[in-house]
Amino acid sequence: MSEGALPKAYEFKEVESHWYKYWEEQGYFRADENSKKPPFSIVIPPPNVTGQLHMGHALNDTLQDILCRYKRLKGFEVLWVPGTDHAGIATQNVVERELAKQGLSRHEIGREAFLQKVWEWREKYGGLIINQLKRLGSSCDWSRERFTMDEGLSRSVRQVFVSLYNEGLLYRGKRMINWCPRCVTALANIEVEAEELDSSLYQIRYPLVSGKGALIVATTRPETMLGDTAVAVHPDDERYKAFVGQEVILPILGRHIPVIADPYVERGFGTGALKVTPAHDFNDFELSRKHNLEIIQVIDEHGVMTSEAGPYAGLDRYACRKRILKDLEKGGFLVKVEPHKNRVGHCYRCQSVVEPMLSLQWFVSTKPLAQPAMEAVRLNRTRIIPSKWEKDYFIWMENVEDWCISRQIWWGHRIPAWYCKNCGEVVVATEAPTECPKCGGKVLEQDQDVLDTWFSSGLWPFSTLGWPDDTPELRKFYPTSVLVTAFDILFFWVARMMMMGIHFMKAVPFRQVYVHALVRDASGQKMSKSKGNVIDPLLMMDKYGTDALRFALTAFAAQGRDIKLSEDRIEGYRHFVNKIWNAARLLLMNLEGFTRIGDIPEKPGNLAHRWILSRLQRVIEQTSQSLDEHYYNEYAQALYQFVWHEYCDWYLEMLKPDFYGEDERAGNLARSVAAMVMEKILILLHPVMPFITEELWQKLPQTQGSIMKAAFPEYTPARIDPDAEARMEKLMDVVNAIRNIRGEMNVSPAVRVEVTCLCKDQQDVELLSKQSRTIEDLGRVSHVTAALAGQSEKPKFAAGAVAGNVEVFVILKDILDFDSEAKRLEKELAKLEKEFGNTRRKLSNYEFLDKAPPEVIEKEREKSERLGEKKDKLSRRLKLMESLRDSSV
RNA sequence: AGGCACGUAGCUCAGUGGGAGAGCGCUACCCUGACACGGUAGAAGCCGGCGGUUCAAAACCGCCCGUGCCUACCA
Repeated sequence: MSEGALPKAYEFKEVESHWYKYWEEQGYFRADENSKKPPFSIVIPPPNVTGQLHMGHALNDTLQDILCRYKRLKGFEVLWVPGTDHAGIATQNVVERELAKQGLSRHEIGREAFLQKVWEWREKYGGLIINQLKRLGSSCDWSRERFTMDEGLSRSVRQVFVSLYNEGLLYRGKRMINWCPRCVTALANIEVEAEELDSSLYQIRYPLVSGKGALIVATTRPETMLGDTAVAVHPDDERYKAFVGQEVILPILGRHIPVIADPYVERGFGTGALKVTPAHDFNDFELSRKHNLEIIQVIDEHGVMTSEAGPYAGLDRYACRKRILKDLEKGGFLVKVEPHKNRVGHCYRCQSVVEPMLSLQWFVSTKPLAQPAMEAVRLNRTRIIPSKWEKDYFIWMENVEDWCISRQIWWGHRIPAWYCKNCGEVVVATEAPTECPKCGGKVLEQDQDVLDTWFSSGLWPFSTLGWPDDTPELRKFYPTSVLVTAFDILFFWVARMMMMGIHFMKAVPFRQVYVHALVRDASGQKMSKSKGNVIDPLLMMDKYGTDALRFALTAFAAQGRDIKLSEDRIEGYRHFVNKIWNAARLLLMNLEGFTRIGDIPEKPGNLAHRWILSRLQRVIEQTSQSLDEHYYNEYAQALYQFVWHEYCDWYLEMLKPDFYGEDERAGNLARSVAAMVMEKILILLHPVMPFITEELWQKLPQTQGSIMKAAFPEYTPARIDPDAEARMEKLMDVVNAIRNIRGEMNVSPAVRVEVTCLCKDQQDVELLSKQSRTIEDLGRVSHVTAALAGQSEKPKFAAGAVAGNVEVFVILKDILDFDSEAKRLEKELAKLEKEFGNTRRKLSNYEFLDKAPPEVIEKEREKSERLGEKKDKLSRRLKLMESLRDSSV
């Protein structure tokens, strides 16, 4: 191998870190807010600071990076804002676990010291995921990295809170909310995950006070009976009409509670009698308001029974359930137990069973904010892609309930509300008040709670750009161009950003929302650590290279479908990366000593060049179109096909004689065109494979600077060359026919064969004569003869095939076995007969001729004719072979 | 229960009214001066089932079966 040539295989390790560092140092990721170029902006869905890069991130950030790099090449001023989310509950949990290892709790060390610990923790590990994003090649503007807890964003949060409060869109109230007894905090409804469980339905007897009989209620949560304050039946239920207005005795506790009638009760379920526990069930709470029932809380914020639970006080809710069941049974109150499936709410952070609880919390009135957010999508100010998600968006927005935003944890934005110790006045302000505006009292205490993390991430598209200040960044880059996200946070996050963005900026936060798939494992399961089915993107990058991983994810990112990823496929695309590397290697071996290559004529005389230039135009069109419309898989596939099966398999193979031959002019032209096409390929591939494309770009003699500064090729329809494409197709057909025969007849690749091509017209004779070298090289042919069909005899000792209207004969003088050739022809004919029959049937169908569009009929006619000719030729051939076989026996 | 997807080659998936496709895997032959992470050829599919619309259906409509997801106040 000559000096300076590339190694045989692509070694990605050093290449990746080297170029990433270079790009960063050169400031290529930095956006200029004063640029005159058209803006293109994306805010990253901020990963949790506690997080590790998983495949979901890898896909999400690859797609964003593709768009950013593509738009930069297209001449846009691109801003990709990166950052992380403080993930209140999740992060607090992590740090609490750390403390627990030292036998400490956050309450023992106190709020301030605990927050100190969290910041220390974030200092230590918060950069982890950022570095992993860099590893992936993400071209974020790191100079603008933000964190939801940093000062600027905290200021936005306070500003929004105060504004919404003053507008009456934010309030404090005592409501039923979802409560996680493990995290010891309120949750928003959306943060509760319903999960189907195999439970039991218990029937319990509640005797009438009158002593005349009893009501039997059905419940899945017997422990809540301690807080029952009524039994409800349907008003029209004949079975129970007489009971309404009477009282029953609550077993164990002996409390007397009324029997009420309400149409909410489902007569067909259980016994048709419903125990009512207003303090621990959403619907029971509603009933209690309607019927003025007492509310008795029997479970506390830790999931432990309160003193109201009498003998069960202090027991955990599940321990209590067991004890109560035992006691009920002992007392003869337990009538029946049957298995029952029900859906139970779990905390999305810790998976504990959530407890409905009456509690004083802060809420956002979402409905008034949801209206404009729906309107914006309806008017296409924001386009959701694929559009099927719009429906879900509307349904969610229409049914949105007030959003509980206060959390009883420490890590997060402290609620900017103060309570006057003197008069109880509530003061909501961006800065701590020094005195009570009502009574002048000097002692004010800030609310202990913090805000839901999604409250701050809901401001992300404008808080990161400097809001509430009027910054050049906001003016240049808001609204952002597109938000790329998975559907699982469509409501958590996207919906909130829409509401907040429109309300505070008077403009949508993004013009497009591209909703991509979830990455699942090869069997379609959601990847999760507990299932142990995660494919670690970092491991994949180590093993196969970042470009291969990115390409695999992109190739599988078909709209509207989840991605089932397996390692095989990542490995497969590493082979593609290697293929590109070797194509460049071939080129560079031939470009040695060249610092400049020649100019390229608009239409070079050589067919191979004309063809590849035409094909290049098509792939340029295809890639830009696919990227513009978010068809990432098509983008990847188009390039894969073009690079491997057109550029490498045919074009480069056809150029080899020029590269190695004596003809200097042909050699130079080949070098020029091949290198130019390679440059374009690298640019087209750069968005998805940033590393290898930069590495090769730097090695090509004619390129300057970084590929990041190159221009994306412009699609020029005038450069499409249908004539060259048609000729090339014919040539490929002929070569394929030869290869097919060789393969079928088991002719060793080492044996060169002679070929005769009989053509219908002079043009084809010329084409094939001119391209004889290609036919000889690619078909492993010693000599090819092309002639007009009538003027030359059909060789007898040859295997025949038909390529278009060219009859191809592979001369196999001594080795042709007439019998096996006859068999091969029979097989081929059988296929043809079937296809030909189909076309004939269509063409003899009167209705088809009558009703189908003329161009379809014409196409069918042509096809039929072509197949018919081919069939005739082959069957004549078959007859000849048969007669030769029979006479030679 | 309702809603939404999906069911195409052994596997993973494109295709969406007019000739069944790709990648991986498999079989055979080949280290042919970029690449064995390679080359060439090949085998392989009643496009889930049944009806309907149409000259024409893998694609459109209906029903059924199977799978997945989301939503809901039958406790």
